Amino acid sequence: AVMILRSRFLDARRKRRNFNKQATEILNEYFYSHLSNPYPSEEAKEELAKKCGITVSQVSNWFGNKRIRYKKNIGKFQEEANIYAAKTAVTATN
Amino acid sequence: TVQAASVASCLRPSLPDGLPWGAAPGRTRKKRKPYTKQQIAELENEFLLNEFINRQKRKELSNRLNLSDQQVKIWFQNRRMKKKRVVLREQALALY
DNA sequence: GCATGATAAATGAC
DNA sequence: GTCATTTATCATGC
Repeated sequence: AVMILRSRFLDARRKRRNFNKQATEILNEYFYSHLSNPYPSEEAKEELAKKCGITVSQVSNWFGNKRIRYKKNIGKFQEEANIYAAKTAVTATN
Repeated sequence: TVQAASVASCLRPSLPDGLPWGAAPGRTRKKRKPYTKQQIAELENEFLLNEFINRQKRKELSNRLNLSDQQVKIWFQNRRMKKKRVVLREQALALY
């Protein structure tokens, strides 16, 4: 009984919170600007984690989910891809 | 101009060329199949006794739970990784 | 009702 | 063996 409660406490799915908008912006910018190889190195993960205010594991989870869900339905992310592609294009010209 | 071309390429996100970074896995991947609570219960019980299982006990367990011995082997590997995650999380939580 | 983050099976690099 | 992944599933947010 105690073990069950303990395991449920340690299961982070039961206290999941969405990331704030700024963190999602940063992650998406990196993803779509590295669409040909969206696999950040350990150092890049640490930097992203610091800038987003989340853990490295959460960064890995986000990219894992993003890669599979993007690949599985590219059309659904078309609009999103256009937005961040234009955003990176603007920053490149500035 | 070169810059305009660069911008234009950036504005073209959905490419037919852009990605085989998730391409052919060669062989077909086995679909993930969640284990039953009873299977997990027995596996957890054995994990408490020893985190590294013998071939002998692995044969017994796999036969009794209707799992392949490789599935049992993989389960123990993943279980050790899970324990490491939990320990690191508890440490991080204990700091505050 | 799906979107999203985390976890559970399964694979492969090393 | 570890460990970063892929994939399906789970639990939650809204």
